[in-house]
Amino acid sequence: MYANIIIDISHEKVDKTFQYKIPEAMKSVLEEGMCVQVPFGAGNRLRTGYVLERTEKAEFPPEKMKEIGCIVKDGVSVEADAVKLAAWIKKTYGCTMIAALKTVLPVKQVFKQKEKKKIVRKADLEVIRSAYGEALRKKQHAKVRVLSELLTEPVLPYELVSGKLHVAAATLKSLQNQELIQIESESYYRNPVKPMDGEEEKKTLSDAQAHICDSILADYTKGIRKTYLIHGITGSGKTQVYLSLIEEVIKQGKQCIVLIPEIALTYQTLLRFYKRFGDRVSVMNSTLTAGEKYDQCERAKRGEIDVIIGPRSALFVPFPNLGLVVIDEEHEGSYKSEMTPRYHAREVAEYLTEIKGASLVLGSATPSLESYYRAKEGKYQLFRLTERLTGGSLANTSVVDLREELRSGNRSIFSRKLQELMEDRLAKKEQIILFLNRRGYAGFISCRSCGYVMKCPHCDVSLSQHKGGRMVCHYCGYETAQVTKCPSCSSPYILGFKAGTQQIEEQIHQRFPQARVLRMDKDTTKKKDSYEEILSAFSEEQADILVGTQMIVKGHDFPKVTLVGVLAADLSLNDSDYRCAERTFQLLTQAAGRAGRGKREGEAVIQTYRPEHYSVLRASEQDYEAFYEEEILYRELAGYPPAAHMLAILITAKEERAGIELAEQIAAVLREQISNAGQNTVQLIGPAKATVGKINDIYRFAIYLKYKDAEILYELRKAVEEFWEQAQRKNETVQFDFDPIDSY
DNA sequence: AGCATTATGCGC
DNA sequence: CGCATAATGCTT
Repeated sequence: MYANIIIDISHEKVDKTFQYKIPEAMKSVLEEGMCVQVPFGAGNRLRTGYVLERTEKAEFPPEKMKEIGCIVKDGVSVEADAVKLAAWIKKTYGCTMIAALKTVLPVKQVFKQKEKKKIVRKADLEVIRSAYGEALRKKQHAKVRVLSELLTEPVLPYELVSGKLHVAAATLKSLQNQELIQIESESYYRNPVKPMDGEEEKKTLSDAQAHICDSILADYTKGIRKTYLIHGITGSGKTQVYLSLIEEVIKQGKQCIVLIPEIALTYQTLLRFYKRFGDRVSVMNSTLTAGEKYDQCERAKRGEIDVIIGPRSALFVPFPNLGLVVIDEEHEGSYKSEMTPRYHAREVAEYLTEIKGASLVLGSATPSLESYYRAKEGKYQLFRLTERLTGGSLANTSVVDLREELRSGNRSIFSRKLQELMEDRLAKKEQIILFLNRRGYAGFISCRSCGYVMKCPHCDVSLSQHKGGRMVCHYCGYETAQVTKCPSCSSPYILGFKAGTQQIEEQIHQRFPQARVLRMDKDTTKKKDSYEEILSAFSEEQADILVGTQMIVKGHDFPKVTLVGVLAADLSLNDSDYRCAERTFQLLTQAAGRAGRGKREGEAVIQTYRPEHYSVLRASEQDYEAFYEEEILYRELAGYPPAAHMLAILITAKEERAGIELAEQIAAVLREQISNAGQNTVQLIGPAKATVGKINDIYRFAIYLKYKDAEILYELRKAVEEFWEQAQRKNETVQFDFDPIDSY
């Protein structure tokens, strides 16, 4: 038995694993992620290291291998926690330790400090002069160069000394040891948060808000750490609760992490935090340069920051004394990583707060089934905020049956009811938001006479129609000119089918020529900051109507909006995965929540082909509880999370045949394991071609496993990993997704 | 990082 | 050649 150990992960030169023998006595207790002392280097000095992996394989001559010295109990350094976290991620989501470490230590590379170093004369001129003489005698030229400069100048910029004078750091160190000079540095950090100003908002909380704060803080002072779920309707002031909690936790000398969906990290959000905590707040996000990220981590480590705001990766900011993690909009899909390891930030946060002794606060207007389920089980403590702070009432919501519209001869994308209301609002100079479910609504091109659909030659998806007569693949970016006749039957009637946001914009122009329209989708927000620009233009009333996809229903507060139209609510219901009802409910609820945030009453119109569907109905009634009860019943019956666990295995292959073969082999391994262990209630689905069977000329296959007990699924995964390791295949890959949120 | 080994520079 | 220092390499 050997252990792969990484020595002091902060240094690049020893940034690899070293193998040590595990002493007999340690065999039963040593775990991955543990902190150990090992003899290292020539002097066999004991150094701290972390166990990345236990293995049978010796990758180094065992006779030359040393033994682990001892296990460090409660190694509490930032690194130890990070490695522990990585080990947990590996175990839970199924990936290599390296991949896990890379996500947990996002900026391992050390970046040159942005700093101004200077060399300051510390001793008297006399002493310098004699040292200068001595150096001359000893022919210590480097020293001579520095000392001669110091005779005339008391302070030298570091760049001059190391650059022009070619003096090595060691020489300066020696001079410093002789107490002739002092190296001072005014290092400064790249700070992505520019100073802002603005009035600090009032801190008085409503009774409901105060109750939540007091309860959580009472627990906190008692030393109780657990997870809280705040179910608060849109506009009920969850952020103020977070702010108050954070303030108190900071007072106790701890730090906080605030997670928000990437898209919601807007200037306004940041501003609210900045006003309260000043430059003790910082942000983490994907637009920061590596150097900026590194500096944020350094500042955090040194305790120069109290609060970090960012998307899921902000969880890994190395705070020495983490006290609280807040996850806003906790139901958001973007908390689940799309790259291996496919971790879920909420679950990682749960583990992280556990090992760090911190509290976790989740907040949402439409909690994920997972969180609500846990709250019902008593694992999370549930709080409710049921009133809007502004006093505005929830939108008056109506559902329009699009089939009915069609029957009565209305073939427009706007129902009569919606048209009526739009006219009314335009006349009253109030604002309108039109929301379109993007998924499955890409505007594919098909032949009206034979039904042929234009597909991407590299991916298993249909091409979408774009402006300017182009056809584009949304998966790989393939683009080509639109065809004028059907490649299959030569009919000229090959046309774009359903409209995307672009076409809706055109339709509005036709029907309401006087209306000023802003459009927000992937195309119009490609440029950095364009997202913010569009939103602020709309809130400054430079437009009457905002058309867009998911991104417009989140977070933003537009008091002048009194009408929200959801153009085709059930499009997300046609997705093939088990979460589509939940997603639809969330989207509709959030969309309806956009209306009537000001004084005037708001109205929401949900257009759908399936007005009877419970996710549509419950959303229109704004009844989360009822939706939950229906949805959880379905999950329990079908064995889906959170009632059970699910493991997706995604196989990719360059050759279709090889992929099928491999997928079959893996399924066989799994079936054998399942019957051997007598776990016949584990459901195995597949292998089957993935929903998108080909992306970028790589074929994709999927296998699903469903079972109540996660540990069993981990074991099955392990069997696949072992099989995979000895299979030694080059042109295929296997990826795991534990409790996936999208289907493959 | 430390520590050791090797290479380089320079006075004699 | 001898010394001092700089550069390079290795650690399981």
